[in-house]
Amino acid sequence: MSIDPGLLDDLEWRGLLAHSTDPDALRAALTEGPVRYYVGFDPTAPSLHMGNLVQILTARRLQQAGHVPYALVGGATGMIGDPKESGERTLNSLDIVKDWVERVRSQIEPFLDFDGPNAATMVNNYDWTASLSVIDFLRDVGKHFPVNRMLARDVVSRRLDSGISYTEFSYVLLQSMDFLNLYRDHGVTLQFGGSDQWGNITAGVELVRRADGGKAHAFATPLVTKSDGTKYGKTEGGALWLDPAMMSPYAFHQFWLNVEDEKVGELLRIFTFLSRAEIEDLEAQTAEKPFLRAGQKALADAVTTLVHGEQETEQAKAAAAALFGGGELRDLSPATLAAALQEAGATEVARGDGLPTVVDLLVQSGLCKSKGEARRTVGEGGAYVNNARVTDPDASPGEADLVGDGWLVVRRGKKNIAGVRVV
RNA sequence: GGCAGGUUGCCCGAGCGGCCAAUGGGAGCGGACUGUAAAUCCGUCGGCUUACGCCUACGCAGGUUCGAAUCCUGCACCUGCCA
Repeated sequence: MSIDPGLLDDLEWRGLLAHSTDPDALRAALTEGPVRYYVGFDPTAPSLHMGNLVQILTARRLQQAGHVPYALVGGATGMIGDPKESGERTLNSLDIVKDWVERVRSQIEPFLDFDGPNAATMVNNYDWTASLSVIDFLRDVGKHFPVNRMLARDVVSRRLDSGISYTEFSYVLLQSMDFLNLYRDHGVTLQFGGSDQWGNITAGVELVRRADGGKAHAFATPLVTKSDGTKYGKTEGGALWLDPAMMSPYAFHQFWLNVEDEKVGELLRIFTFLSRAEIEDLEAQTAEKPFLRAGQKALADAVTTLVHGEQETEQAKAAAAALFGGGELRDLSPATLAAALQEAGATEVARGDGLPTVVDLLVQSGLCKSKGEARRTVGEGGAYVNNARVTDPDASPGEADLVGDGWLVVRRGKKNIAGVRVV
Protein backbone atom coordinates (compact mmCIF):
# COMPACT_ATOMS: atom_id res chain seq x y z
CA MET A 1 0.00 0.00 0.00
CA SER A 2 1.28 3.42 -0.88
CA ILE A 3 1.75 6.15 1.66
CA ASP A 4 -0.40 9.26 1.59
CA PRO A 5 2.07 12.14 1.83
CA GLY A 6 -0.67 14.58 2.74
CA LEU A 7 -1.43 12.87 6.05
CA LEU A 8 0.34 15.27 8.35
CA ASP A 9 -1.08 18.32 6.62
CA ASP A 10 -4.54 16.85 6.94
CA LEU A 11 -4.06 16.13 10.64
CA GLU A 12 -2.82 19.63 11.13
CA TRP A 13 -5.73 21.13 9.25
CA ARG A 14 -8.13 19.10 11.34
CA GLY A 15 -6.53 20.50 14.47
CA LEU A 16 -5.44 17.08 15.65
CA LEU A 17 -1.86 18.02 16.44
CA ALA A 18 -1.75 19.64 19.85
CA HIS A 19 1.82 18.61 20.59
CA SER A 20 4.45 16.77 18.67
CA THR A 21 8.03 15.67 18.95
CA ASP A 22 10.39 17.10 16.31
CA PRO A 23 7.91 17.93 13.51
CA ASP A 24 10.44 17.65 10.71
CA ALA A 25 11.61 14.25 11.83
CA LEU A 26 8.02 13.10 12.23
CA ARG A 27 7.16 14.32 8.75
CA ALA A 28 10.21 12.64 7.28
CA ALA A 29 9.36 9.35 8.96
CA LEU A 30 5.75 9.43 7.81
CA THR A 31 6.67 10.08 4.19
CA GLU A 32 9.54 7.58 3.94
CA GLY A 33 7.42 4.52 4.34
CA PRO A 34 4.81 2.78 6.44
CA VAL A 35 5.25 3.63 10.11
CA ARG A 36 4.18 1.27 12.84
CA TYR A 37 2.33 3.32 15.42
CA TYR A 38 0.39 2.67 18.57
CA VAL A 39 -2.25 4.24 20.71
CA GLY A 40 -3.34 2.93 24.08
CA PHE A 41 -6.69 2.68 25.82
CA ASP A 42 -6.97 2.01 29.52
CA PRO A 43 -10.04 0.17 30.72
CA THR A 44 -11.24 2.76 33.22
CA ALA A 45 -14.92 2.16 32.49
CA PRO A 46 -17.08 -0.48 30.82
CA SER A 47 -17.18 1.64 27.69
CA LEU A 48 -15.05 4.07 25.76
CA HIS A 49 -16.34 7.59 25.31
CA MET A 50 -16.11 10.63 23.12
CA GLY A 51 -12.57 11.46 24.20
CA ASN A 52 -11.34 8.03 23.18
CA LEU A 53 -13.14 8.35 19.89
CA VAL A 54 -10.70 11.08 18.89
CA GLN A 55 -7.87 8.57 19.25
CA ILE A 56 -9.73 5.77 17.52
CA LEU A 57 -10.54 7.92 14.52
CA THR A 58 -7.03 9.31 14.39
CA ALA A 59 -5.69 5.77 14.40
CA ARG A 60 -7.97 5.04 11.48
CA ARG A 61 -6.78 8.12 9.61
CA LEU A 62 -3.19 6.93 9.94
CA GLN A 63 -4.10 3.47 8.76
CA GLN A 64 -5.94 4.84 5.77
CA ALA A 65 -2.82 6.79 4.94
CA GLY A 66 -0.91 3.54 4.74
CA HIS A 67 0.61 3.17 8.19
CA VAL A 68 0.39 0.16 10.46
CA PRO A 69 -1.71 0.41 13.64
CA TYR A 70 -1.16 -1.29 16.96
CA ALA A 71 -4.10 -0.75 19.22
CA LEU A 72 -3.19 -1.35 22.82
CA VAL A 73 -5.60 -2.13 25.60
CA GLY A 74 -4.28 -1.49 29.07
CA GLY A 75 -4.89 -4.70 30.94
CA ALA A 76 -1.86 -3.85 33.09
CA THR A 77 -2.01 -0.07 33.21
CA GLY A 78 -5.73 -0.34 33.95
CA MET A 79 -4.80 -2.21 37.13
CA ILE A 80 -2.71 0.75 38.28
CA GLY A 81 -4.43 3.90 37.06
CA ASP A 82 -2.71 7.03 35.86
CA PRO A 83 -2.59 9.97 38.25
CA LYS A 84 -5.38 12.44 37.77
CA GLU A 85 -5.62 15.85 39.29
CA SER A 86 -8.60 15.28 41.53
CA GLY A 87 -7.03 12.58 43.63
CA GLU A 88 -6.24 8.94 44.04
CA ARG A 89 -8.14 6.46 41.92
CA THR A 90 -9.98 3.48 43.31
CA LEU A 91 -8.34 0.26 42.24
CA ASN A 92 -10.51 -2.14 40.29
CA SER A 93 -10.38 -5.88 40.70
CA LEU A 94 -8.66 -8.06 38.12
CA ASP A 95 -12.04 -9.48 37.07
CA ILE A 96 -13.47 -6.07 36.38
CA VAL A 97 -10.41 -4.93 34.49
CA LYS A 98 -10.43 -8.08 32.38
CA ASP A 99 -14.09 -7.60 31.57
CA TRP A 100 -13.57 -3.97 30.64
CA VAL A 101 -10.53 -4.84 28.53
CA GLU A 102 -12.70 -7.11 26.42
CA ARG A 103 -15.39 -4.49 26.05
CA VAL A 104 -12.89 -1.83 25.09
CA ARG A 105 -11.21 -4.16 22.64
CA SER A 106 -14.47 -4.91 20.88
CA GLN A 107 -15.27 -1.22 20.65
CA ILE A 108 -11.99 -0.44 18.93
CA GLU A 109 -11.94 -3.31 16.46
CA PRO A 110 -14.66 -2.10 14.07
CA PHE A 111 -12.70 1.05 13.34
CA LEU A 112 -9.54 -0.62 12.13
CA ASP A 113 -8.75 -2.94 9.26
CA PHE A 114 -7.24 -6.23 10.41
CA ASP A 115 -6.55 -7.50 6.90
CA GLY A 116 -4.37 -6.38 4.07
CA PRO A 117 -0.81 -5.16 3.79
CA ASN A 118 -1.02 -2.76 6.71
CA ALA A 119 -3.30 -4.80 8.91
CA ALA A 120 -3.89 -3.65 12.46
CA THR A 121 -2.74 -5.61 15.49
CA MET A 122 -4.40 -5.65 18.87
CA VAL A 123 -2.12 -5.92 21.89
CA ASN A 124 -2.61 -6.00 25.65
CA ASN A 125 0.12 -4.71 27.92
CA TYR A 126 -0.89 -7.25 30.54
CA ASP A 127 0.84 -9.83 28.35
CA TRP A 128 4.33 -8.45 28.90
CA THR A 129 3.81 -6.91 32.28
CA ALA A 130 2.09 -9.51 34.41
CA SER A 131 5.02 -11.91 34.54
CA LEU A 132 7.70 -9.25 34.90
CA SER A 133 9.65 -9.57 38.12
CA VAL A 134 10.07 -6.60 40.38
CA ILE A 135 13.85 -6.95 40.24
CA ASP A 136 13.88 -6.84 36.43
CA PHE A 137 11.46 -3.96 36.42
CA LEU A 138 13.52 -1.87 38.80
CA ARG A 139 16.82 -2.67 37.10
CA ASP A 140 15.80 -2.46 33.46
CA VAL A 141 13.10 0.17 33.50
CA GLY A 142 13.36 2.07 36.76
CA LYS A 143 17.01 2.88 36.23
CA HIS A 144 16.05 5.14 33.32
CA PHE A 145 13.69 7.30 35.35
CA PRO A 146 15.20 10.07 37.44
CA VAL A 147 12.84 10.68 40.33
CA ASN A 148 13.59 14.40 40.39
CA ARG A 149 12.17 14.68 36.89
CA MET A 150 9.20 12.48 37.65
CA LEU A 151 8.39 14.79 40.56
CA ALA A 152 8.57 17.81 38.32
CA ARG A 153 5.83 16.54 36.00
CA ASP A 154 2.68 18.65 36.29
CA VAL A 155 0.29 15.88 37.24
CA VAL A 156 2.61 14.68 39.96
CA SER A 157 3.64 18.05 41.39
CA ARG A 158 0.02 19.09 41.67
CA ARG A 159 -0.61 15.99 43.71
CA LEU A 160 2.31 16.37 46.08
CA ASP A 161 0.26 18.38 48.56
CA SER A 162 -2.89 16.33 48.47
CA GLY A 163 -0.94 13.10 48.27
CA ILE A 164 -0.16 10.49 45.66
CA SER A 165 0.48 6.81 46.12
CA TYR A 166 3.60 5.07 44.89
CA THR A 167 1.28 3.06 42.66
CA GLU A 168 0.08 6.01 40.63
CA PHE A 169 3.47 7.64 40.78
CA SER A 170 4.84 4.60 38.98
CA TYR A 171 2.23 4.59 36.24
CA VAL A 172 4.43 6.44 33.77
CA LEU A 173 6.98 3.64 33.93
CA LEU A 174 4.44 1.08 32.81
CA GLN A 175 3.23 3.14 29.90
CA SER A 176 6.78 3.93 28.84
CA MET A 177 7.58 0.27 29.01
CA ASP A 178 4.76 -0.38 26.56
CA PHE A 179 6.42 1.79 23.99
CA LEU A 180 9.78 0.14 24.56
CA ASN A 181 8.27 -3.33 24.20
CA LEU A 182 6.38 -2.48 21.04
CA TYR A 183 9.51 -0.83 19.68
CA ARG A 184 11.61 -3.89 20.36
CA ASP A 185 9.16 -6.61 19.37
CA HIS A 186 7.19 -4.93 16.60
CA GLY A 187 9.29 -2.04 15.39
CA VAL A 188 6.74 0.51 16.53
CA THR A 189 8.23 4.01 16.34
CA LEU A 190 5.27 6.31 16.82
CA GLN A 191 2.86 6.82 19.67
CA PHE A 192 0.03 9.26 19.89
CA GLY A 193 -2.67 9.95 22.45
CA GLY A 194 -4.69 12.67 24.10
CA SER A 195 -2.84 15.75 25.22
CA ASP A 196 -3.51 14.82 28.83
CA GLN A 197 -1.28 11.82 28.16
CA TRP A 198 1.53 13.87 26.66
CA GLY A 199 3.76 13.46 29.70
CA ASN A 200 3.43 9.69 29.61
CA ILE A 201 3.92 9.62 25.88
CA THR A 202 7.13 11.61 25.84
CA ALA A 203 8.41 9.52 28.73
CA GLY A 204 8.03 6.52 26.44
CA VAL A 205 9.90 8.21 23.63
CA GLU A 206 12.68 8.95 26.03
CA LEU A 207 12.81 5.44 27.38
CA VAL A 208 13.22 4.07 23.86
CA ARG A 209 16.11 6.43 23.40
CA ARG A 210 17.77 5.80 26.75
CA ALA A 211 17.35 2.07 26.80
CA ASP A 212 17.97 1.20 23.15
CA GLY A 213 19.23 4.40 21.59
CA GLY A 214 16.13 4.22 19.40
CA LYS A 215 14.53 7.09 17.54
CA ALA A 216 10.81 7.27 18.29
CA HIS A 217 8.19 9.88 17.50
CA ALA A 218 5.01 11.05 19.15
CA PHE A 219 2.18 13.50 18.92
CA ALA A 220 -0.85 14.38 20.98
CA THR A 221 -4.38 15.27 19.99
CA PRO A 222 -6.07 18.19 21.70
CA LEU A 223 -8.62 17.95 24.45
CA VAL A 224 -12.02 18.69 22.99
CA THR A 225 -13.74 21.37 25.03
CA LYS A 226 -16.83 23.51 24.78
CA SER A 227 -16.43 27.10 23.74
CA ASP A 228 -16.41 28.14 27.38
CA GLY A 229 -13.46 25.86 27.99
CA THR A 230 -15.24 23.24 30.04
CA LYS A 231 -15.02 19.58 29.25
CA TYR A 232 -17.24 18.13 26.62
CA GLY A 233 -19.24 15.00 26.63
CA LYS A 234 -21.08 15.59 29.81
CA THR A 235 -24.76 15.26 29.33
CA GLU A 236 -27.16 14.33 32.09
CA GLY A 237 -25.87 10.79 32.28
CA GLY A 238 -22.25 11.86 32.46
CA ALA A 239 -19.87 10.91 29.69
CA LEU A 240 -20.75 10.47 26.07
CA TRP A 241 -20.46 6.69 25.91
CA LEU A 242 -19.95 4.70 22.77
CA ASP A 243 -21.72 1.63 24.16
CA PRO A 244 -25.34 1.72 22.95
CA ALA A 245 -26.41 0.06 26.18
CA MET A 246 -25.00 2.99 28.15
CA MET A 247 -26.10 5.71 25.79
CA SER A 248 -28.72 5.07 23.17
CA PRO A 249 -27.87 5.88 19.56
CA TYR A 250 -30.75 8.32 19.71
CA ALA A 251 -29.26 10.22 22.65
CA PHE A 252 -25.85 10.04 21.01
CA HIS A 253 -27.23 11.50 17.80
CA GLN A 254 -29.07 14.19 19.73
CA PHE A 255 -25.88 15.25 21.46
CA TRP A 256 -24.14 16.04 18.20
CA LEU A 257 -27.23 17.65 16.77
CA ASN A 258 -27.27 20.13 19.64
CA VAL A 259 -23.68 21.24 19.37
CA GLU A 260 -23.07 25.01 19.48
CA ASP A 261 -22.59 26.77 16.18
CA GLU A 262 -19.06 27.87 17.01
CA LYS A 263 -17.93 24.30 17.54
CA VAL A 264 -19.46 22.63 14.51
CA GLY A 265 -16.49 23.16 12.22
CA GLU A 266 -13.98 21.99 14.78
CA LEU A 267 -15.98 18.88 15.58
CA LEU A 268 -16.59 18.05 11.93
CA ARG A 269 -12.86 18.11 11.36
CA ILE A 270 -12.01 15.96 14.34
CA PHE A 271 -14.85 13.47 14.31
CA THR A 272 -15.74 12.92 10.66
CA PHE A 273 -14.03 11.70 7.54
CA LEU A 274 -15.69 14.33 5.40
CA SER A 275 -13.30 16.01 3.01
CA ARG A 276 -11.86 19.44 3.55
CA ALA A 277 -14.08 20.85 0.79
CA GLU A 278 -17.21 19.31 2.30
CA ILE A 279 -16.42 20.60 5.75
CA GLU A 280 -15.61 24.09 4.55
CA ASP A 281 -18.87 24.14 2.66
CA LEU A 282 -20.78 23.11 5.79
CA GLU A 283 -19.00 25.75 7.82
CA ALA A 284 -20.01 28.37 5.28
CA GLN A 285 -23.61 27.20 5.44
CA THR A 286 -23.56 27.34 9.22
CA ALA A 287 -22.23 30.87 9.11
CA GLU A 288 -24.77 32.06 6.56
CA LYS A 289 -27.88 30.22 7.60
CA PRO A 290 -27.27 28.98 11.13
CA PHE A 291 -30.94 28.21 11.66
CA LEU A 292 -30.77 25.42 9.10
CA ARG A 293 -28.09 23.73 11.23
CA ALA A 294 -26.66 21.95 8.23
CA GLY A 295 -23.36 21.47 10.05
CA GLN A 296 -24.95 19.92 13.12
CA LYS A 297 -27.04 17.56 11.03
CA ALA A 298 -24.10 16.40 8.96
CA LEU A 299 -22.02 16.00 12.11
CA ALA A 300 -24.66 14.02 13.97
CA ASP A 301 -25.30 11.74 11.01
CA ALA A 302 -21.65 11.14 10.28
CA VAL A 303 -20.51 10.40 13.82
CA THR A 304 -23.51 8.29 14.71
CA THR A 305 -23.00 6.28 11.55
CA LEU A 306 -19.34 5.74 12.39
CA VAL A 307 -20.12 4.52 15.89
CA HIS A 308 -23.50 2.83 15.58
CA GLY A 309 -23.95 2.20 11.88
CA GLU A 310 -26.30 3.49 9.26
CA GLN A 311 -29.37 1.67 10.42
CA GLU A 312 -29.22 3.03 13.97
CA THR A 313 -28.61 6.49 12.61
CA GLU A 314 -31.69 6.32 10.43
CA GLN A 315 -33.74 5.17 13.38
CA ALA A 316 -32.43 7.98 15.56
CA LYS A 317 -33.27 10.50 12.87
CA ALA A 318 -36.71 9.06 12.32
CA ALA A 319 -37.37 9.14 16.04
CA ALA A 320 -36.29 12.75 16.27
CA ALA A 321 -38.38 13.69 13.28
CA ALA A 322 -41.41 12.04 14.83
CA LEU A 323 -40.95 13.56 18.27
CA PHE A 324 -39.66 17.00 17.29
CA GLY A 325 -41.48 17.27 14.02
CA GLY A 326 -44.16 19.40 15.53
CA GLY A 327 -46.84 17.29 13.95
CA GLU A 328 -49.71 15.68 15.79
CA LEU A 329 -48.66 12.58 17.64
CA ARG A 330 -51.95 10.99 16.61
CA ASP A 331 -51.00 11.38 12.98
CA LEU A 332 -48.02 9.07 13.42
CA SER A 333 -48.50 5.43 12.74
CA PRO A 334 -48.46 3.32 15.89
CA ALA A 335 -45.33 1.56 14.62
CA THR A 336 -43.45 4.81 13.99
CA LEU A 337 -44.44 6.20 17.34
CA ALA A 338 -43.47 3.04 19.18
CA ALA A 339 -40.11 2.92 17.42
CA ALA A 340 -39.42 6.57 18.15
CA LEU A 341 -40.26 6.17 21.82
CA GLN A 342 -38.15 3.05 22.09
CA GLU A 343 -35.26 5.13 20.81
CA ALA A 344 -35.92 8.00 23.16
CA GLY A 345 -36.41 5.78 26.15
CA ALA A 346 -39.47 3.82 27.07
CA THR A 347 -40.88 2.24 30.17
CA GLU A 348 -43.95 0.19 30.89
CA VAL A 349 -46.30 0.97 33.68
CA ALA A 350 -48.98 -1.29 34.99
CA ARG A 351 -52.42 0.16 35.06
CA GLY A 352 -53.56 0.65 38.63
CA ASP A 353 -56.72 2.49 39.52
CA GLY A 354 -56.78 4.43 36.32
CA LEU A 355 -53.67 5.95 34.80
CA PRO A 356 -50.71 7.26 36.81
CA THR A 357 -50.55 10.89 37.84
CA VAL A 358 -48.30 13.34 36.06
CA VAL A 359 -45.80 13.21 38.93
CA ASP A 360 -45.65 9.44 38.77
CA LEU A 361 -45.25 9.53 35.03
CA LEU A 362 -42.27 11.86 35.30
CA VAL A 363 -40.60 9.73 37.93
CA GLN A 364 -41.30 6.36 36.39
CA SER A 365 -40.18 7.46 32.96
CA GLY A 366 -36.87 8.43 34.53
CA LEU A 367 -37.20 12.06 33.55
CA CYS A 368 -37.20 13.14 37.18
CA LYS A 369 -35.20 11.64 40.02
CA SER A 370 -37.73 12.18 42.78
CA LYS A 371 -41.31 13.12 43.27
CA GLY A 372 -40.18 16.43 44.67
CA GLU A 373 -38.27 17.12 41.49
CA ALA A 374 -41.25 16.08 39.41
CA ARG A 375 -43.52 18.39 41.36
CA ARG A 376 -41.03 21.21 40.89
CA THR A 377 -40.84 20.53 37.18
CA VAL A 378 -44.58 20.83 36.86
CA GLY A 379 -44.47 24.03 38.87
CA GLU A 380 -41.82 25.38 36.53
CA GLY A 381 -44.05 24.72 33.59
CA GLY A 382 -41.67 22.17 32.18
CA ALA A 383 -43.83 19.08 32.16
CA TYR A 384 -45.70 17.92 29.10
CA VAL A 385 -47.86 14.95 28.28
CA ASN A 386 -48.45 14.37 24.61
CA ASN A 387 -46.88 17.74 23.83
CA ALA A 388 -49.38 19.60 25.99
CA ARG A 389 -48.12 21.37 29.08
CA VAL A 390 -49.63 20.11 32.29
CA THR A 391 -50.09 22.33 35.31
CA ASP A 392 -51.63 20.02 37.88
CA PRO A 393 -49.07 17.56 39.23
CA ASP A 394 -51.74 15.28 40.59
CA ALA A 395 -53.88 15.05 37.50
CA SER A 396 -54.02 11.77 35.65
CA PRO A 397 -54.41 11.45 31.91
CA GLY A 398 -57.54 9.72 30.74
CA GLU A 399 -57.89 6.66 28.55
CA ALA A 400 -58.64 8.96 25.65
CA ASP A 401 -55.14 10.44 25.97
CA LEU A 402 -53.39 7.22 25.07
CA VAL A 403 -51.83 7.47 21.65
CA GLY A 404 -50.65 4.80 19.29
CA ASP A 405 -50.48 1.44 20.93
CA GLY A 406 -51.28 2.60 24.47
CA TRP A 407 -48.54 5.23 24.85
CA LEU A 408 -48.20 8.47 26.72
CA VAL A 409 -45.49 10.77 25.48
CA VAL A 410 -43.96 12.38 28.55
CA ARG A 411 -41.62 15.29 28.15
CA ARG A 412 -39.52 17.36 30.52
CA GLY A 413 -38.35 20.65 29.15
CA LYS A 414 -37.72 20.95 25.49
CA LYS A 415 -35.59 17.95 24.74
CA ASN A 416 -36.13 15.22 27.29
CA ILE A 417 -38.69 12.83 25.98
CA ALA A 418 -39.74 9.44 27.19
CA GLY A 419 -42.50 7.05 26.34
CA VAL A 420 -44.63 5.40 28.96
CA ARG A 421 -46.67 2.47 27.85
CA VAL A 422 -49.64 1.65 29.98
CA VAL A 423 -50.33 -2.05 30.07
C1' G B 1 8.02 22.62 67.99
C1' G B 2 5.19 27.59 69.42
C1' C B 3 1.17 31.00 68.10
C1' A B 4 -3.21 32.14 65.18
C1' G B 5 -7.09 30.83 61.85
C1' G B 6 -10.07 27.46 59.10
C1' U B 7 -13.31 22.71 58.00
C1' U B 8 -20.99 24.73 55.75
C1' G B 9 -25.31 22.02 50.63
C1' C B 10 -22.61 19.58 43.49
C1' C B 11 -18.45 23.78 43.76
C1' C B 12 -17.10 28.64 45.85
C1' G B 13 -18.68 31.21 49.94
C1' A B 14 -21.88 33.96 54.06
C1' G B 15 -24.07 32.82 58.75
C1' C B 16 -21.75 32.89 64.76
C1' G B 17 -27.77 30.26 70.39
C1' G B 18 -34.15 30.28 68.41
C1' C B 19 -36.97 34.06 62.57
C1' C B 20 -31.70 28.22 59.26
C1' A B 21 -32.97 23.33 54.75
C1' A B 22 -29.32 27.76 55.97
C1' U B 23 -27.84 34.99 52.33
C1' G B 24 -24.94 35.41 47.71
C1' G B 25 -22.29 33.57 43.23
C1' G B 26 -21.30 29.41 39.85
C1' A B 27 -22.93 24.68 37.94
C1' G B 28 -27.58 21.98 37.22
C1' C B 29 -32.88 22.08 36.02
C1' G B 30 -37.25 24.76 33.89
C1' G B 31 -39.51 29.10 31.29
C1' A B 32 -39.21 33.33 27.67
C1' C B 33 -36.49 34.54 23.03
C1' U B 34 -34.61 31.49 18.88
C1' G B 35 -32.91 27.38 15.17
C1' U B 36 -33.91 20.88 19.59
C1' A B 37 -27.65 26.66 19.07
C1' A B 38 -24.89 30.62 21.85
C1' A B 39 -25.72 35.01 24.67
C1' U B 40 -29.48 37.40 27.67
C1' C B 41 -33.60 37.82 31.07
C1' C B 42 -36.88 35.28 34.64
C1' G B 43 -37.90 31.23 37.83
C1' U B 44 -36.15 26.91 40.44
C1' C B 45 -32.54 24.30 43.06
C1' G B 46 -31.88 18.01 50.15
C1' G B 47 -35.52 13.76 50.63
C1' C B 48 -40.56 11.94 51.83
C1' U B 49 -45.59 13.64 51.99
C1' U B 50 -52.32 15.61 49.10
C1' A B 51 -51.26 18.72 53.21
C1' C B 52 -50.44 20.31 58.74
C1' G B 53 -45.85 18.04 58.82
C1' C B 54 -41.81 14.52 59.11
C1' C B 55 -36.71 12.85 58.11
C1' U B 56 -31.60 13.82 56.86
C1' A B 57 -27.78 17.82 56.70
C1' C B 58 -23.37 22.65 58.47
C1' G B 59 -15.33 17.89 59.46
C1' C B 60 -15.84 13.49 63.48
C1' A B 61 -17.29 12.13 68.64
C1' G B 62 -19.26 13.77 73.02
C1' G B 63 -21.32 17.84 76.25
C1' U B 64 -24.07 22.54 77.88
C1' U B 65 -29.19 24.34 76.81
C1' C B 66 -36.29 24.17 76.61
C1' G B 67 -33.54 24.89 71.89
C1' A B 68 -26.91 24.63 68.55
C1' A B 69 -24.32 25.31 61.88
C1' U B 70 -23.75 28.88 65.84
C1' C B 71 -21.26 27.84 72.96
C1' C B 72 -17.78 23.98 75.55
C1' U B 73 -14.38 19.44 75.41
C1' G B 74 -11.66 15.85 72.69
C1' C B 75 -10.13 13.94 67.79
C1' A B 76 -8.86 14.35 62.47
C1' C B 77 -7.45 17.27 58.44
C1' C B 78 -6.10 22.08 56.16
C1' U B 79 -3.99 27.23 56.12
C1' G B 80 -1.01 31.49 57.76
C1' C B 81 2.85 33.62 61.11
C1' C B 82 7.14 32.56 64.29
C1' A B 83 11.23 28.93 65.18
